[in-house]
Amino acid sequence: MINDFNIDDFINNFEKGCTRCQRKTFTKGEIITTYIAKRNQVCIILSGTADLLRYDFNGNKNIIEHFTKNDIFGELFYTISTNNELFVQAKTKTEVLFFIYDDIQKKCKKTCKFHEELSSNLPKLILTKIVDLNTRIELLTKRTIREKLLGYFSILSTRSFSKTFLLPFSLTDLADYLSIDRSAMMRELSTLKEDGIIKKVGNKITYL
Amino acid sequence: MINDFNIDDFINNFEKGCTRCQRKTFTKGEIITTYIAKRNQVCIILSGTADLLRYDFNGNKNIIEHFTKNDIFGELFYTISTNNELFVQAKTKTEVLFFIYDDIQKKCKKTCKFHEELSSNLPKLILTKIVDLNTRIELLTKRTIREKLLGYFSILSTRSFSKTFLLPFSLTDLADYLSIDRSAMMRELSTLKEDGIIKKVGNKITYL
DNA sequence: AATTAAAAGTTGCAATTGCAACAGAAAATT
DNA sequence: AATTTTCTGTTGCAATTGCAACTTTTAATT
Repeated sequence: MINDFNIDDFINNFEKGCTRCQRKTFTKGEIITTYIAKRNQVCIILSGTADLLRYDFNGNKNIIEHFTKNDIFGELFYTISTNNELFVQAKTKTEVLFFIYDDIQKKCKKTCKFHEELSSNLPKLILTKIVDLNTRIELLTKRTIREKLLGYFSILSTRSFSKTFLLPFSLTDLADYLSIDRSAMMRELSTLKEDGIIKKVGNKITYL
Repeated sequence: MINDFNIDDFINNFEKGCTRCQRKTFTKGEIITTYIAKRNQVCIILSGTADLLRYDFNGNKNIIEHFTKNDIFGELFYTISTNNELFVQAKTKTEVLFFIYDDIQKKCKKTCKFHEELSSNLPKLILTKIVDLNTRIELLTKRTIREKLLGYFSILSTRSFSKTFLLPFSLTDLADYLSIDRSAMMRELSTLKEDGIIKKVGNKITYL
């Protein structure tokens, strides 16, 4: 339904040039953008992975969001008025599309197919983002680690139409995504295995 | 910035009629909509308050979201594939605007001003929703009750340009919004008062 | 290929948090 | 105005969870 457009076509069409968008490639560790200035910049990941990070007043690193292909982000989605400096950092080699939110409704000087597609698909990307955010809230509001894990496994299981599925990121990142202590999560995973509720081989889970 | 349009004008203009939208009034306790069927229905609260609710397998009532004036909701934002039945219930007398997401980009037969305004302001409403969801995630990811409370107070304080502000909902609802036990939250509020970090008179908080 | 860094896995212990079960205050309903 | 319901506030206790501090395994880098 919502994800019925192919971002790879985007990339190919972009080669024809668009006067409203930019495309950049980042290597691991590079800063893609910051959320400090208000400039209504929108970013879409074309390939690779990136994290939205913050260093809190204790100097601890917090991973606020993980971004992968098709994910959309930018400071206009995140105007929580805090004095924390947020920034997005490439986790791997990452290609990103940049544009200014208000610009995209305007016509592109070259009236390229790419620009039209982006303009028409932007609402879908944004809806997908909302669904993702609601999914995360759904999991975060669960009261116990067990419920969070099983809730997440249930979603992955449904999405893959199978009781067996791969975790899309590392266990360390999973703990961060669910906002729980990693060691406590490992402990609960062990209990779930003991109780025969899940099977786990590497990052392959079977939810029985 | 984002909230620079007046929804009250919406309501007035609606009187002229729009062939794409419906407006309904609900009394306390009435079901506004359900998230069971996939129909791309969008709802906007014109006045009043409502909650997105679910009864879990134990029969416990969960308040997933609180909606107030200007809030936008609908099952298209919430396609988490679970077998739980979600529904929105009016908490007070509530006026709601209904339309089908895809319809709103089409022209209205009466080409009313209302329809145009809604169409042009929909992206802003949606951006505001994303900001709200990110705000909630920001708070939910905090590890302790104290951090959650102070994070929330900090946001309210910044929004009201004052160290003193009113809680927008009851303490019972606040505990639910932050997904913490109410009694544990009350305990932490007492500690915050003892430590001289906040002052509290009724639902008026001063964050020192 | 060797070294370094990151991730996975474990465990003891302390502390926070949730739960249950109250009483009193406030609000809503009849 | 009286009654019912909801909300606020408090406390003991048990259980979950976070923290610290490791080792082992896997992945990445030089």
